[in-house]
Amino acid sequence: MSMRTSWADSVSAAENAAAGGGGNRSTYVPPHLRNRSASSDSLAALPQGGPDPVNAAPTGGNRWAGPRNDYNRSGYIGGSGGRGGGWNNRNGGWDRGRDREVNPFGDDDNTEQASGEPENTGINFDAYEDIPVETSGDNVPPPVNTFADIDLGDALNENIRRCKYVRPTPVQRHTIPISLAGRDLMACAQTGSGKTAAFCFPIISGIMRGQSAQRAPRMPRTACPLALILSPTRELSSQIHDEAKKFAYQTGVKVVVAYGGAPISQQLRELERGVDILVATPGRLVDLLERARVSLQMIRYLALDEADRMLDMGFEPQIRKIVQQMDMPPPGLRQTMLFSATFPKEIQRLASDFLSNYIFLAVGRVGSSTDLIVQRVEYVHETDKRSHLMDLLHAQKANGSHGKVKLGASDLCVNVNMAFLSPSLVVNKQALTLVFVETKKGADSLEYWLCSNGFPATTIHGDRTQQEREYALRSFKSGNTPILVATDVAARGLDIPHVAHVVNFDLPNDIDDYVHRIGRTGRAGKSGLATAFFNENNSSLVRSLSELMQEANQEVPAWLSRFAAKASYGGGKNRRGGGRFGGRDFRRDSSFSRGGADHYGGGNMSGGYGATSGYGAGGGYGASGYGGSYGPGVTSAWD
DNA sequence: AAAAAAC
Repeated sequence: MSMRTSWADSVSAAENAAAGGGGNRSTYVPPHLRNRSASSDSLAALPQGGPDPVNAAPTGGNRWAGPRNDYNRSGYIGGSGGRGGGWNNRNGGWDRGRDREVNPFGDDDNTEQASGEPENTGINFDAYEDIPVETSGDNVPPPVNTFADIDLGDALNENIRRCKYVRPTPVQRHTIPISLAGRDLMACAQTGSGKTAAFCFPIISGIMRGQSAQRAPRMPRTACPLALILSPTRELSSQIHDEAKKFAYQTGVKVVVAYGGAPISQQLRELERGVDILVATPGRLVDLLERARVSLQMIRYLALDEADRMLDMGFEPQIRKIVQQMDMPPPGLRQTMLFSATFPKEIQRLASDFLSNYIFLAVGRVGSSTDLIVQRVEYVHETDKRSHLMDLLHAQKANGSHGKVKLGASDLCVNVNMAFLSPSLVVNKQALTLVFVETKKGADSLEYWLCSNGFPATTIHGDRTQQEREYALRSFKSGNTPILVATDVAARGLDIPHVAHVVNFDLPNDIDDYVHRIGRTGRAGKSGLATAFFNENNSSLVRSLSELMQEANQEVPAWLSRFAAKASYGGGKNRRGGGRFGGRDFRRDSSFSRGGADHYGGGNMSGGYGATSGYGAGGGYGASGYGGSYGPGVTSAWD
């Protein structure tokens, strides 16, 4: 209840800080040196960790400054171990920190954006009020309210400001202090709520202030990153890399990405030039490990994005190999953070192998599907799907291509920021429609059919070349091709602004996949629409779907409820654990607790949820009196 | 049964 006040305070505090530091234009001060006051800068006091304020910009004019002076500590290990002694001596080795670092913000002239400029990357924070939060584990560090409450370091703070992140999102408020405290973490937070930054900030900050003294063994041509971030698709790794580069700009922390389908030579070159944070997909990383071009022995941070996917049947062996069978330090000697919007209990149990005395955190409602997404289910026979899709697209077009989707009586304006965009931008930022299908062949044929019928569509799936995939995504994002037909390759993590409508042309078999798919819209507090085509082929999903919709306060069609009621298989693997949260710590479930191996220090919940709804036969959760009980030493952010 | 992920 005091949240609004404290957030408002923090906003003005952040704005003052930003204005105070960047105000003087007469003398150029590199961004990473602004806001630096000798007394308050703990990073400057560290011996060798972060950028060196003295050497970084002796003339005050070198914007490529900000090198690390501990080049030998991490990343590429030069053959001779001496100054400039790397085999890759093109740049003299010693000055790799001075390599040209492309400005990811594109504001090289360092002028502030014109006032009145839209904040189209901003998060709609009002949408995140009353979000329930659950934590469990030993000694959970309390959440912070502002970025200023956390000492992330000046360079990182400057990048946060340039990203226009004024306030931390709920998952960031909870995650960052946990992570800075060095704790392992399993975090479950709704789609589009800022998870990437939540694990990137502490990693970058931790590397900046890390001790430099660690001696790395001699391993020519072997890169030794300090942090590893794994994700299940190439595009997602690429996206995380782009984000991380922004956050790490001029911090001296080097971020490199490696994934398949792209020439390995360039990735090798990047690795040779030094890497602190490696973002990768599993296959290419295993390749690099087997070639001994990467060693994991220096890993201090391991983050798995979409962690439940990374640990499901298809990926688990590769992940085990990377995490357990190569040279990565074991749990306890590294910090491990797992993130996803969904976390089935079976996967949680698998995941606990990788964790040490971890904290479980759940932020958000119902498997992370937010009520910002309007979910519709329509009964459509298999043979009618194409014409039905056509009807939807025509209706959308007729309603104005700029993001208004007719929703019965009320119009849902799906392009929230449109009013603030300059006219020239509005033209290009039309509402985008993402259509999910089951198979790669199905994607190709639907794309062809749409194009033949005058709808500009493209497609992304695993049978296309990486070039084609990336081109399709770009073309979709730009609005050039406002319809994208996709397989599950695009279901998770991709942050595509202006996706107004997600169509589940073919529903997935797993409710968690549905949650991730519809999460491509309604991001960053904006609203969105998700339409599903349902028929008898989807009966395995009907129960969990109707339950999910009820919990997200969605209108469940009567026919769907009837269908769900008569569906004979009551439980099945699609049943959720019976909680109203997307995640619940499996350690709190008695059927999972065996022996004393797990550390579990109690649980805490808070948030505005009412009477149990929809989970009549659920997991015996509502009755057990968790709500409102607070464990020792932990306070909720929402009370 | 499908999708993803290395060459």
